[in-house]
Amino acid sequence: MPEGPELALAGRYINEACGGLVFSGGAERSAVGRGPEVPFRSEAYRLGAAARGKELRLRLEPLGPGSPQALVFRFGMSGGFRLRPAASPPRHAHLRFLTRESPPRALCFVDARRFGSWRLGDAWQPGRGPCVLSEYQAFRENVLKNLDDKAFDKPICEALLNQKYFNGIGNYLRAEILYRLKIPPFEKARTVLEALKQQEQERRKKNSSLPPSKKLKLKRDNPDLLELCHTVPMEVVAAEKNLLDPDHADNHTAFKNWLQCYGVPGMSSLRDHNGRTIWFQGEPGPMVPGGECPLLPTGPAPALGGLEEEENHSQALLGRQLLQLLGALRPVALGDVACWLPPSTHWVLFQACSHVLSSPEGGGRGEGAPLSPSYSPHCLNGHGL
DNA sequence: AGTATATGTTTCCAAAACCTATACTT
Repeated sequence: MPEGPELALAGRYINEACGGLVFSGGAERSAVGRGPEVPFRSEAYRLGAAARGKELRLRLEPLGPGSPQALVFRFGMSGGFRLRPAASPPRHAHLRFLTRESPPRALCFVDARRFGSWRLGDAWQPGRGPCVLSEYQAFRENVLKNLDDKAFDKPICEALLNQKYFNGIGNYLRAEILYRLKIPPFEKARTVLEALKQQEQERRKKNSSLPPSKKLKLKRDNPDLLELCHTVPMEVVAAEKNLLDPDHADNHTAFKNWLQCYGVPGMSSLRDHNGRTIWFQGEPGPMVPGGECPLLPTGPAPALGGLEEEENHSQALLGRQLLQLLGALRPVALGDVACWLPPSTHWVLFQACSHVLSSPEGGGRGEGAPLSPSYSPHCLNGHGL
């Protein structure tokens, strides 16, 4: 489960479930755990946790003599913490801290795949950037000050997994974040972020006369990509905080229901240059690996009439059919429609869409609906659509 | 039974390697 939100929730879980407990003894390590033995023993100590991006720091604080010990965990693909009866620990518990209760319980680091690990000491891994959840301002500045880094030569969907800049973002979050703005995942990262920087300056100029409350509302209603890197994971934390125990049966359901794009029927998916699956809707963007076509949406195809076969649609006819489409479907991006049609029709499609959007028949959906206002100009101009 | 997939990172500069569990196909 582990991306930034799961680490943040694990930290909260430890502090809430273990904050009032006294632990005793040493840390029991399994034979195959991916981390060092922990040189710590204490008759009575407390545990406290803090998360930063995809790392979690655990502090062992002796109540009597002895010096504290810190550990920094990464969860890999399957890591997490659970407080269980010491007599019946979960499978794949690789590090255990026993309480002084009778019968004792154990806080267990559980990790079936063992891609997770821990290190001794309280230092965060060098080279990981500020946390998207807990250090938003520093995170934002770190990205915008370093746009000349070659990390931003890559497609935005791949840059978003770079923990030097996006500490806490993982595969499901990148899909959900890009989906909110309908940014093509294989648009170049620098292009997207330079546009954002410019937009930020223009907005600041334009809004400087507004009262602070209006400014705040504008910001809330039109979040940019970097803001979404904070607010989208915050949504996950909020959605799951009443289900803090990672074993809770409803947890998975709540999370699945929250997802709008990742693994959702009807969305497209592709492998990125690292072989990871990126889920998205609409255009893949120019840096798509091998220039492959996106997989067709997995849901039922919308009825297109004769739209896809004929070459000589008049603009008016296409416009009418698009109106029907836009009315029949849930908020639709231009790219969604385009991916059902041969590329030879894309230019006409764009013309027709412009016509539909600028007409009153646009049905009130012209505002923000097929294309997100923060991205549309580039999306349309940059891809010959 | 075998295959493909998975919320991550490292080692090296792309693709394999590290692992287990689960769902789905012969």
